[in-house]
Amino acid sequence: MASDTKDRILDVAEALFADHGFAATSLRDITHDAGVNIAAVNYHFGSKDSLLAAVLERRIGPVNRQRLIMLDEAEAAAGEAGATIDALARALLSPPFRQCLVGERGPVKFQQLAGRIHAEPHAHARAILLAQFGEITRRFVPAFRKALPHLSEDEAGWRLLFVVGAMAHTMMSPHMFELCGGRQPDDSEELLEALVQFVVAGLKAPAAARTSRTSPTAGAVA
Amino acid sequence: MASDTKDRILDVAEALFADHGFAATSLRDITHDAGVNIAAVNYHFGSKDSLLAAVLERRIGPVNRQRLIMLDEAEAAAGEAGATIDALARALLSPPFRQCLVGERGPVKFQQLAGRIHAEPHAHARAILLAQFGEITRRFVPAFRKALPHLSEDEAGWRLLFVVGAMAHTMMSPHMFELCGGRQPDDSEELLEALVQFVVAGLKAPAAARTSRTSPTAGAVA
DNA sequence: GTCTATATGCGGATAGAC
DNA sequence: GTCTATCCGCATATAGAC
Repeated sequence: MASDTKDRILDVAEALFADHGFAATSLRDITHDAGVNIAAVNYHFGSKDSLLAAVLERRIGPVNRQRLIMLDEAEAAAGEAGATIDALARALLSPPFRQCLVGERGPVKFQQLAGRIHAEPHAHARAILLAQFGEITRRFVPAFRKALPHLSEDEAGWRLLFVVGAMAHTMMSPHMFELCGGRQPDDSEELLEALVQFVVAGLKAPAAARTSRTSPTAGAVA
Repeated sequence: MASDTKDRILDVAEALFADHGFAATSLRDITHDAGVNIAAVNYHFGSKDSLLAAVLERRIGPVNRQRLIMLDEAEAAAGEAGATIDALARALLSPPFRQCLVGERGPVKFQQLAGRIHAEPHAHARAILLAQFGEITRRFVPAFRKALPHLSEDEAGWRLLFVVGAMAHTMMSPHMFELCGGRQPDDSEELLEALVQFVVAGLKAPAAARTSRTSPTAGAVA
């Protein structure tokens, strides 16, 4: 069956891109693991680049739709006051974490891939991300700014960057847990709670004082 | 001169690995940009893998030494009480940011590379990181735990992961700034202050309540 | 839709002259 | 130490039979 082949390729590609990165994964690796012929990739997707696009789009779309649904709910519930930081953080972070509970084969690997792709230099990948995240940025940045009126525009943007960084890195487990000496959580939900707790507090922090006093030890290293 | 060739290769490799990733950068690209012969890489470094190791080690060593110096200072200044979160965060984050001010050609690119390499799946790269960060983890984790006694061992480890994620992502600018709609800072110091402010507040957050109530909209997406 | 066979180019690494 | 020339394997992509 055609769709079976196509889905098997997508699933295996997702897993291998997540494990080894895009450039280091060959179509031969993918088709071998999927048990399909090498020519099938080109028949169904046209090229390796297009395959990556298909892998990404299959998952990012639903996650981002869910984010916007939760954002709408949070804003509706809060009325004039605007959504709380906690609600905004959950709207942004919980959909990608939750998705790993949906299926059996793919989504858990996509969590890793999503984390990795944020750092991937591949032009196609970044273009896809940019396109898919356009609306997310457009909706979330003003919502965060409304909830964080004490921050300058720049600092609000940077804090969002910190949040995304913490999220992306966390989603790249297990590569990351060994670095920090932490235990891998049995429960994705537990890790999500810890992350939300962290970023909410970080977002609520007072604006940074512009003290650029240099540390006494700066430059003391060879 | 021999050392000139070697350094030029290191500088160019650092820049290209940072821009395109390890797997996507060929030795031909590197030697072309450096204006040296293709065979020079193998003569001076032995292999592409060893070149990567050399690129990483040249920068990580000094940064991590500086981190340990600042950690020692912070602990000495605080005495029995243990270092403050603020001092620990600065000891961890400021050396890699500061290094971008040291030279002209290389270090600014290394900031990007360091961010990227955290996400790179390449086995050699991760082994090098693990080796170089062994002592950092060994010293910083207990210090953070002492300063954060209200957290479980797991949660303290995870928060460190969040901190490293926010740092790594931030250091990968400019790739990242376009995603979040933020302005690129003119001053690295300004961005560092914002990051410290954010992570200190996040680290100090109360322990996460174990409420795993599922959101009403979970699973509502196609 | 699926396969085999193959075109074509780029990759890392090396041999050996200078 | 630096160069040219080359080995050899793997990469993506395609042509064309079934």
